[in-house]
Amino acid sequence: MANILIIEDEASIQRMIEYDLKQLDYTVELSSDGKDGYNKAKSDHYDVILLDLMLPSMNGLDICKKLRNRDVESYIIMLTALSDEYDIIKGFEAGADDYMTKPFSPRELTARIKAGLRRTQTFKKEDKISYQGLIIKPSSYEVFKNNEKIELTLKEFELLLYLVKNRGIALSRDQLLTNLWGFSYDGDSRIVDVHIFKLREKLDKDSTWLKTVRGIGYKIVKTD
Amino acid sequence: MANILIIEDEASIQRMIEYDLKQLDYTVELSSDGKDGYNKAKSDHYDVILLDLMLPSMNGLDICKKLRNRDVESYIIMLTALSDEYDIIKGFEAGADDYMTKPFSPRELTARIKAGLRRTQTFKKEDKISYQGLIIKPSSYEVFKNNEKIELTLKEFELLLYLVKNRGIALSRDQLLTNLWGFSYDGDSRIVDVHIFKLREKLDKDSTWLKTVRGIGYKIVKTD
DNA sequence: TTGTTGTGTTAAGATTCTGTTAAGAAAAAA
DNA sequence: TTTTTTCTTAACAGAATCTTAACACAACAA
Repeated sequence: MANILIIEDEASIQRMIEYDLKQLDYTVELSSDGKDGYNKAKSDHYDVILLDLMLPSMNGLDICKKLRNRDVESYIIMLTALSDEYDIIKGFEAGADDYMTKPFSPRELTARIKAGLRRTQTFKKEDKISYQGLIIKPSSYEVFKNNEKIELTLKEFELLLYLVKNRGIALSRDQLLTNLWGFSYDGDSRIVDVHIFKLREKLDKDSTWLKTVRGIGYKIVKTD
Repeated sequence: MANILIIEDEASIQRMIEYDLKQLDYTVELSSDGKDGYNKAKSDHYDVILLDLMLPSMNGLDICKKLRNRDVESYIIMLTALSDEYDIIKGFEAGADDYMTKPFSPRELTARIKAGLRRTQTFKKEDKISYQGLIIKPSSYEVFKNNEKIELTLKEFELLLYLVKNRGIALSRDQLLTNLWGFSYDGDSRIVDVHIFKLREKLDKDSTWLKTVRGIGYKIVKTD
């Protein structure tokens, strides 16, 4: 689901956070030491990093700065007893996304973690994509419209998925062909129109959201 | 630089924040009313929204939820006197990115705003060009005038986009033709006039910003 | 002022683009 | 293999858009 790294030397706090997060099905890793934590973090495969400021061997601010210098984009939440305005600002200047002072509410922490994940998780692989009344399941190649299963052929499915993933963007026939049929496809680009027609027939008879962009191609409107 | 919307009904706080942010060269807009604030915010052209929770006409939590449902991706910081764990969690569940309780340190607020901008600006790349009350979205081929969608044909859209991108510069018909119709176009150059006329009809009836440069061609006046 | 040139505006005709259908080709299943 | 399903092509009609041509008016120069 999501990977979280906790760099914190107080064992009691470590355990408390770890427990809460595991309850929520996150994958949690621990580090009690600054250097060790930094080495783990720089791999950039954590979605969220909880970072204490006062640590053995390397302090939290430096860790944060160095990570940002390496383009690590994990969502970093600083956790510290330092509640001075000055310290807080230093924390943000070092590149933190959020800052919590101890003692803190565990629930608030998890709420802040979730908020951070919401922001970073754009490239998270979805198992289910919702759009209007539709549910698309890429792994099983199924589509439901108002909870009723709709049978689509493979090309129809791929086309729908691609359009929904790129909702709000007008996609040219050529773009669709190279992305869905492969760059070497050299047939008639109007094959796209035929599939669009089929999709509309099955899912959007009135073209309320699967729109034609005349002269360009097609797009799915962003919901409001 | 960055656009910030403040939805807050306490004038004193409004002014304080506004002052600080303007010092930092941010573009600031204010709203003291829930519905009004919501209407402004849903245009999604603010990078950060500071949102009070207790507001006239529509409460902050609902505003936040509705904005997220509309895919508004602004970085939302809730500002409120409610410091209860329960309220904070409600705030995050509604889709907030951050939550500050009053009274707060102005410096901390700006630090948090900067942190939010750092994040949104790296990820957000939905292209959008604003001019006067217009919003032009090249990726979806859409144009909005005061948040109302205006239907343009492809040529009209391309012409508008080109003019706006080159605002302040008088463009000859030949320039427009070679750039928008292609260098091999050999029709009547007055085709441009017809499209300009259509654009004015739809967007600028009084020619307040889409000007004729007699003997040359057309230009859009520069306002910033 | 008058003539000349350039632009605004309109409408009709030409052209391009898309929706739709059906039939043959290709691929998958039986 | 045969049967079934899916994909692709081709064609046509209708719609949307673009272009031309014409006229009236405005701006400018002499």
